[in-house]
Amino acid sequence: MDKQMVAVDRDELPALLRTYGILPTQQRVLIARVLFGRHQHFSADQVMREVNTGEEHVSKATVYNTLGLFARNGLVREVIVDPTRVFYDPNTDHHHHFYNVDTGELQDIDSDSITIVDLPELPDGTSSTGVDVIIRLRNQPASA
Amino acid sequence: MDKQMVAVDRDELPALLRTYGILPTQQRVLIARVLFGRHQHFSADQVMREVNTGEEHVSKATVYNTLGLFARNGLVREVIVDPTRVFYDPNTDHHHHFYNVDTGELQDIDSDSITIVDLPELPDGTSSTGVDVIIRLRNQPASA
DNA sequence: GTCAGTGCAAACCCTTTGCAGAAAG
DNA sequence: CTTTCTGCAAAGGGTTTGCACTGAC
Repeated sequence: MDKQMVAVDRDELPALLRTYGILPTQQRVLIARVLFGRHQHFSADQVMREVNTGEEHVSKATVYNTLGLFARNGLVREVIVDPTRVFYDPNTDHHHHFYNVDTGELQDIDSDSITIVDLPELPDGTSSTGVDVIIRLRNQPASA
Repeated sequence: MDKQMVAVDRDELPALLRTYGILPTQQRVLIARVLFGRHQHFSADQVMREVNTGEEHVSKATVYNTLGLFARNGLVREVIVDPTRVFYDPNTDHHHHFYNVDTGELQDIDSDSITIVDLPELPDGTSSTGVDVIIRLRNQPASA
């Protein structure tokens, strides 16, 4: 199932959650709606505010627990670029990130735009769970 | 000045700090001695324990403030791989990291071991402050 | 002597947890 | 009816801060 298609049809969110082994409760569907409603990266706090904009309400504990659950089950991806908060990325395809340290903005880089060659040998007894490339940006021009 | 050479000669640490615009106080030299005494990555907490092993003592606040100062002045590099703590890397040369999520171990990857081609265009009005590549590892073998 | 640095404890902020009530199947 | 989830508030853990004391020059 393609998460991008689901995003436009809210009725399919419960089915999407089930696909990832997640029981689709009211709150979880609301949170999924935020995440897949637009292609964006969200901190827990942003999800919190977004989901509580309308009539519905979800508590802080549930937002955090749900985002953790989504990440553990592979529905979303955690992005670690800032020591003060975790970002959640609804796009779980291989891709990388620009991170603007001035604005806190996080932006996808398509996987095809970066090619890594000569990946080094992994330490013995380990396997890779992923390769993250983060290009950190500042708001000043390079030739300042 | 080469930081690696300095590491073996403790008397040169004050000069190294001055090079980076840092007034070499007792505590700062002690902390620098930990960082440059061995080639390792340290969390603030590890530096704290290490520096307070001997006779000398440095307070928690000073450890945190000093690590932040070192990082701001380019003496060490912050490595953001774990939402629960920041690592400090005495090696500021271009290089990348293995991060073992099971053990919390952080290991350098020489810059030459990884080649990135086709770097994408940066967003307008921004300049890059660095490219981080993090290869996340687990302790299980790939063919389990 | 002056200005910067240090230390302690308290404050902060994001995140997690304990537990009683509510909802899902 | 049983199990899982939710919500609140309190606890947790890394990091920062306020302010008086100490040290650098």
